[in-house]
Amino acid sequence: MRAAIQPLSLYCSNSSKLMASSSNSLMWFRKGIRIHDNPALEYAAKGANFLYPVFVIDPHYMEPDPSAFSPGSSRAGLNRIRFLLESLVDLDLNLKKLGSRLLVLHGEPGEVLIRCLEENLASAAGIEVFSPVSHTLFNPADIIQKNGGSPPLSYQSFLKLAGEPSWACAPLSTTVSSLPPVGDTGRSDISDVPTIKDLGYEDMAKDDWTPFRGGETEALKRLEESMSNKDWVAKFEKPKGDPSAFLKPATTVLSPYLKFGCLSSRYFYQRIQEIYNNVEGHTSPPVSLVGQLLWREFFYTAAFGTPNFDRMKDNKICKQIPWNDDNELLAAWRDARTGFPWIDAIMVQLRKWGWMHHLARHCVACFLTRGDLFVHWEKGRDVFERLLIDSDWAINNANWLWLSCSSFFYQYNRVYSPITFGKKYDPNGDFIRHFLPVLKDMPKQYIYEPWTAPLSIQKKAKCIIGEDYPKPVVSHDIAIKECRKKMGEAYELNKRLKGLISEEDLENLKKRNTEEDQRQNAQTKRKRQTLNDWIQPQ
DNA sequence: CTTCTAGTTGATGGC
DNA sequence: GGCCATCAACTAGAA
Repeated sequence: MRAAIQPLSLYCSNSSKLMASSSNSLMWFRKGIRIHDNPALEYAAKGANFLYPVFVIDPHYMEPDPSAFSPGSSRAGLNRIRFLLESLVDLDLNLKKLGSRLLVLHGEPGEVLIRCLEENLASAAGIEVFSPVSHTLFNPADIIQKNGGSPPLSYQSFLKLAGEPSWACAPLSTTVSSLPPVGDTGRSDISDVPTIKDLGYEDMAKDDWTPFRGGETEALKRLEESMSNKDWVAKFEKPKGDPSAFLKPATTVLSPYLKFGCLSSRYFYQRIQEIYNNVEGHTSPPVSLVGQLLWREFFYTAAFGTPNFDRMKDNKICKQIPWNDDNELLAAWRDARTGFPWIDAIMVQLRKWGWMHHLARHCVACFLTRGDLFVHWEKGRDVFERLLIDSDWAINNANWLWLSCSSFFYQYNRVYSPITFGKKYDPNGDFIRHFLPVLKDMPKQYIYEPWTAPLSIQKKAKCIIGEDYPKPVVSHDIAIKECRKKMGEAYELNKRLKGLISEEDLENLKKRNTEEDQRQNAQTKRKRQTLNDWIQPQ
């Protein structure tokens, strides 16, 4: 028997219990909700008489949580849960076309899988586990090793270390043409893919659904649409994109499909390379389309190699900054009532679409943290993590570290203006009018600063500031000065602290760290030793 | 060890 | 509208 667990495993992948004459395979889908370029699926199907394709729904992540600030579970907003279910329905359909189907199990994955193995495949004496790296282009552990044990902290040094992926010119796993049948499913509590209602949710009004549908089929369709415009692909420059474009977004919007693995990042990479090879010239990392995939790799590597990556405390690449704990300001930001239409419109787009342009994310993240409100980046991270349909633990945390000038990026004087930044792209304020209809009749000269409109204009636009739409929670001019001052002081303190440590306590600290490391090694390092064990679930 | 360079994506004002 | 210097000044990594 074989259990090809893709792309994540509870077990180590270097199993010695290989059974050459195996005939039953269990394919555990976690990420990688796709058929194409799926080495684990291909491996599981090869030579198997029966194949059990399984997805486990963990109630811990999927149960409705009424206490959360938006509909959804404790971990994910309803838009992302729906996106996942759509992806599973599509996977089931695609499996059926190949003579198989998806078996959905419910419960804590470890327990459920062991029960499933016992009930259905118990006759086998040994289990071979195969859990290949296929969610990312590189294995972060390799990059870290090349760099002497620590992850590179700049994109350029990452590029140098990474080089070309080993499979760049080789054919990827081909799409399988047929799959072994599903065997006897015994007495397991196997179900079809549940609906939102099956999971206990009252679904949102369809107007509030994200416009992006989940699934591999949709992912490949979207990829083809982007790739069909070769000129656009070749000339792609991320920073030149328009964050206010919403009828036709300025990027591919393939991130949610990469997040769930509905689209293979390697297949995406090869498709872009193919175009590069057939055009005159093309852009390069960091701004190019391939450069975007490499950002993902860079952040996965940093996250994989940095203990406590998702917090300020005990995170050695994170600046220690005395962020405030103002729940009022946080709630105003989260609920799109800061009084800055550009910021609030983006936050509405986040809630409704689960997706915003990269630069739009920059604007609201900067505003919440070092730019205006000085609220802790972890709080903003939590809101993004819940609401984004593409939220990815490594990438989300990395970008919050970046935008708050806590790591990777340190030029805290460069602050996005919540008033003028959006205006450059969208002087008429169409983006604001769309996501904040209360402001749809505000004249364009006031749309980014409606509090400056004379009362007569506000009345005419049927939008009284302070009643129909909030007054700004802070004065940007004052807030930016205070924030810069606090950032300067915090940086100064971090520097002094570093100096102090190196003079007096370095030896003690080193000793303590070594001891701690050894303790941690014994306890947790075994669990984290493969990338697959580390990637966070849905 | 110190010094130097370059860094995905700021805002402003002058030309 | 695009380009440039200026603002004040950061860090990682290379030299």
